[in-house]
Amino acid sequence: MLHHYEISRHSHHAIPAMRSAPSPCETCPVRKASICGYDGLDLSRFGDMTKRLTKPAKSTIVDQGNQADAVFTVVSGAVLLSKSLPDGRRQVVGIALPGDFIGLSMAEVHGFSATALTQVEYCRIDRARFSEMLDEEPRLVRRLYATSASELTFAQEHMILLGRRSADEKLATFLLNMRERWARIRSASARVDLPLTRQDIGDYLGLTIETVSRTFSKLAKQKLIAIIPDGIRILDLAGLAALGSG
Amino acid sequence: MLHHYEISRHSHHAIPAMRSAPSPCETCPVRKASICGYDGLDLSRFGDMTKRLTKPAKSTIVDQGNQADAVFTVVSGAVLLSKSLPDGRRQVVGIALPGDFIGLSMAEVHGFSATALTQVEYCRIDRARFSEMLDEEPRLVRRLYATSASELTFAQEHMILLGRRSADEKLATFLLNMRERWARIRSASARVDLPLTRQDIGDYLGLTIETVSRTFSKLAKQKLIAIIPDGIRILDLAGLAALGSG
DNA sequence: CGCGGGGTTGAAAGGCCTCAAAACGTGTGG
DNA sequence: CCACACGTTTTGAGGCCTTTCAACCCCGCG
Repeated sequence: MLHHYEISRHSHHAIPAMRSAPSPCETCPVRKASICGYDGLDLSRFGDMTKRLTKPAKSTIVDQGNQADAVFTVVSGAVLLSKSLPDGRRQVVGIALPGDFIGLSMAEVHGFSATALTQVEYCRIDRARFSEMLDEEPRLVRRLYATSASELTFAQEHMILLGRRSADEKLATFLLNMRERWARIRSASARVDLPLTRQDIGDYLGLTIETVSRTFSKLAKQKLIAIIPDGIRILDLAGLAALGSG
Repeated sequence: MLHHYEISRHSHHAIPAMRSAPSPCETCPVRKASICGYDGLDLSRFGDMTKRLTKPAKSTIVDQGNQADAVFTVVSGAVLLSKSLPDGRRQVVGIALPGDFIGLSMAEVHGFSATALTQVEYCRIDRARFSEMLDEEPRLVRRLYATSASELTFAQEHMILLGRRSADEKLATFLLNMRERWARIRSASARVDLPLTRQDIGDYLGLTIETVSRTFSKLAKQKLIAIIPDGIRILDLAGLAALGSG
C-alpha cells in the first residue's frame, strides 16, 4: 500500500558544474557518473554493477509493482514516468530528460512505470550497491536530498496545476516548462520538442487527448504557438506566460 | 520562479522508535528533538536557536514568498500547507500532524504557506543553523532524504488523485488517508478527526466547497460514513476502500 | 437579537469528457 | 510510385460532472 518511487532532475537552483552538458557515464561499463550533479565518485570500485544501456522508443524500463533492483540516470533521450490505477487510468508523474535520475525513493518496489519516449541511453546502477554507496558518501546523500527536495517542490507545483488550473493554463504551463527544461540541456529556443503523444500529455495534465488536441489548436489559433512535427514553436512567449504564469 | 518548500511526515515505512508517540521537543528551549525519526541529536549545543512555541488556530506560521529563516516540527495540533496562485486560487499541498517536519526543502524563500488548523505547538529551528547541523550529522541527512523521498511518493500519489479521480473517489481516499495518519499517531479508530473546513478539504482535493459538502452527504446517504462534529465516523470501511482503492 | 462564518441544498451553466468520424502521417507491399 | 493499413491527431456533437450562483440553515458571539 505504500510505494516509493520518483524521478529527479538536476536541482533547479543553478549548479554551475552541470549547467552546460550533463555527461554521466562516459564509458561503458561506467567508471564515472554525474549523479544529481555529484561527480566526485569513482564507480569503478563498485565493479560492474553499473551498466550503460540503450533501449528503443516505447520500451519499458521499469514496471510499476516490480522489484526495484536498480536506479538509473538518463544519458540521452526522454523517459516517461507514470502511475496507473487498477482500472487503467494513468497519471504521468514526471518526464525524465538527459541528466535526470530515476529511483530517488530507493524503494523495494517500483511505484511507477518508466517507458522510453524516444530511443534512450541510460545508466543502470544496482540499487543495493548504490545504497551502500550512500553510506560511504555523505556528500552524495546531501546531493540526493537536495534533488529530492527539488523534485518535491516541482511535484507540489504540479499539484496546483492539476487541482486548480484550466485546460488552457495547464497546457501553457506545460509548454513553458518543457521549454525551460530543454533550455537547461541544450540552449534556449522558440522551438520546443515534445517527444510525447497527446495521450501522454493528457495523462500528465489530467486531461483527455481530445481536450489536449483542442487546446493545442486553440493556442495555435491565438497565434501563441505554431504546431510543428514532434513539437511546437512558441510565437508569443509573453502571451503564453500570461496564461501559464503563477 | 523557483521556490522550495514542503512538509514531511514520518517516513511511511515503519520506524519502530516513533510508531507510538512522536514526542519531539520535550523541553523548552528544546534540548532534544526527534527530527524525522532521528533522535540522536543533542540540540543544546546549538544554543537557543530552537524554540518551542504555541500558536492559536487560524494563525499563520509561514507565509508563501517570505524569507525562510526557520524550519519546524509539529508537536501537537494540525497545520495546513498550501500554495496560492496570484488570483487567489489555492491548492493544499499537505497537512502536517504531530511529528511532522515542515521545511524539508531548506529553500531561501517559502514556496508555501503554513496555517494552524487547531492550536498548534511546534518547534522552531533556525534554518541556517539547521543547515550547519546537516554538515555534522550525515545520519540526519539520510533521515531527511528518506523523509523527503517518502513525501515525494505521497505527492505523486496525490497527483493521480487530483488528475484522474472523481469527487467520490477523492473524498473517500482522503478520509481513508486521514484515518491511517491518525492511526499512526493515536490508535486506529472508526472516528476520523477532520480539523479542516470544507474549503480546506476542497482545496486539498481540487474541488469546490459545495462539491465537497454534496459528496459528504452522498457518502453519508450510502451509509459509508456518518458525519459528526469536526470529523466523520467510518461505518463501512470496505465500502469506502472500494471507492478509494487503487 | 442580529450578525458572521461555516455548512447544506437547489437550479442552472459551463468546461471537460465521451462517442464518433474524418484527416493526417508513416510504413508496407503491390 | 501508388494503394492501403494502421496509429495518431483533429474536429464535431452531445452529455455529464463539477462549478457557479443563490438561498437557507445552524451555531457561536457581541
